[in-house]
Amino acid sequence: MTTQPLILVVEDEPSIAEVTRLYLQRAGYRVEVLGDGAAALEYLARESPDLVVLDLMLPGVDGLEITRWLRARSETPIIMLTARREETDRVLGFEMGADDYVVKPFSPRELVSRVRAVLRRTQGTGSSPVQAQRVLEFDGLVIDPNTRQVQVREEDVALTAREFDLLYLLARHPRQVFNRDQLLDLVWGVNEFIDPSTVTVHVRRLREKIEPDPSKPRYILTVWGVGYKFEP
Amino acid sequence: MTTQPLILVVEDEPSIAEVTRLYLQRAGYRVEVLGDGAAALEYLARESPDLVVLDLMLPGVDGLEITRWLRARSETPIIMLTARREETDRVLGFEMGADDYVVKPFSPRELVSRVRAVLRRTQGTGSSPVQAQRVLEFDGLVIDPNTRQVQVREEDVALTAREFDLLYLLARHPRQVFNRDQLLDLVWGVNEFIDPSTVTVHVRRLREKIEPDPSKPRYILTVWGVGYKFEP
DNA sequence: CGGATATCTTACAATTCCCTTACGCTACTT
DNA sequence: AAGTAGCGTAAGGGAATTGTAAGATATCCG
Repeated sequence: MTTQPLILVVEDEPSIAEVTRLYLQRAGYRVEVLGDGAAALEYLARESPDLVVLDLMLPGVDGLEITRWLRARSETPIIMLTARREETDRVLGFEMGADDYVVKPFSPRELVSRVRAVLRRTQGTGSSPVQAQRVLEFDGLVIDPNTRQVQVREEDVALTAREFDLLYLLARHPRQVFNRDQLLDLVWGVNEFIDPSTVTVHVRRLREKIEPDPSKPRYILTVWGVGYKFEP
Repeated sequence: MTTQPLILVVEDEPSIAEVTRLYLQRAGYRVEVLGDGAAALEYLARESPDLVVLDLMLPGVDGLEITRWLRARSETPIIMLTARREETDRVLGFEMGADDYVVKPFSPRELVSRVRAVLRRTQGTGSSPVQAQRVLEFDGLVIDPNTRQVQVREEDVALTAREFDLLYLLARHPRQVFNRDQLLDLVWGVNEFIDPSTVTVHVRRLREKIEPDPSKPRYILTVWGVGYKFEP
């Protein structure tokens, strides 16, 4: 909900890759796009995305090989893309351990919803569709991500969506310093086209609501020349 | 743990049956696969598997019939497979006593995780899968999932199927915030091809029926920028 | 102390999101 | 076969939120 899942897209056709990236980013995910299988393997050796969208037909190392490689060392969910609509492929894909299967040409909207579905299945606990997240409690501050409610000294305060996400991110990493660009990336899900000073304003509004004395913050502290951190 | 749970798979399509067997075995279960309903009934007459994975569309004896037969004499959990995502099937299936429901085409990994979930639920407590569900009571609101009736301050109100499902889901998780996509998934059972704003309209209709003042909701609250939650 | 840089604060405009209503479409009823 | 209830889509209006701009204030460093 706050730290965006990272999705690796392995697709050699530039136009499809671009559209896919666009839609996934718009849906709030972090996206890495790679054009060939060798690069994908290299990437996977050092990073662990939350999900892989994989074209079966690739130059060089082929999709099934990547699937085998991945399955051999992790549970990372895989959604396969393919131009062929033969049942044999589908079965083969599933058999190799794909979590879902999309046939080209596909609508980017559909892909996004499948990504969501697979992530929901794999991220949460399999049995209950509603996963409970941990409630954070500090000195006089309670943050409940399930209900998105915040209490300051027994008192409910109403935060907007952005304010809550911002506070929740900071509070989950006490004393960790984030600069404005990182916050834009992690809370807003973007790192371009938005003025970093926006973060400043949101911090201000947040302080107004949760700090006993907004001019002398107790929870959200300014780290001069760098950014902000949460003090528990 | 003494012996591995035994799972009966009733599925007439050979490729699907094979993949399913493969995955379940790899997950550590004993598996019996049968291709038609008559054979399944015969098998069930002399064996008692721990769980049955059942295709609804079968040649000969049909899936619902097997369900009825099973429910009449045991508590064996059932996971249904179906090619259709029709509302009637879904409702009928659950009504007959299925424990879970998987829509084809499905990923075998997903099926395995659902099998695990159902077994965890049923083996742990030995509770009956078709037992009466709990009636929910709030301030002036009574929700009876068994009769699917709802009362607002002693007064019966007639809800449509969707409205009831929506209300019941929200009310079972008080204060938990759901976004529109989650609701589509959990209430509609679909996560693609349906406009999320549909949820908005249904919430509106629901409020019209159960809220004293629909413009100032008391039970179903909007969480701006996120979704909705139930306030008990 | 004083300039430079970074942050704070406020007000305003743009945007996003939600509410509401109306309209076909489908499935079921009579 | 016509009528009806339920459902999903579309569109306009309005409200809450959010990003931006701009002046004020604080901090750093020479």
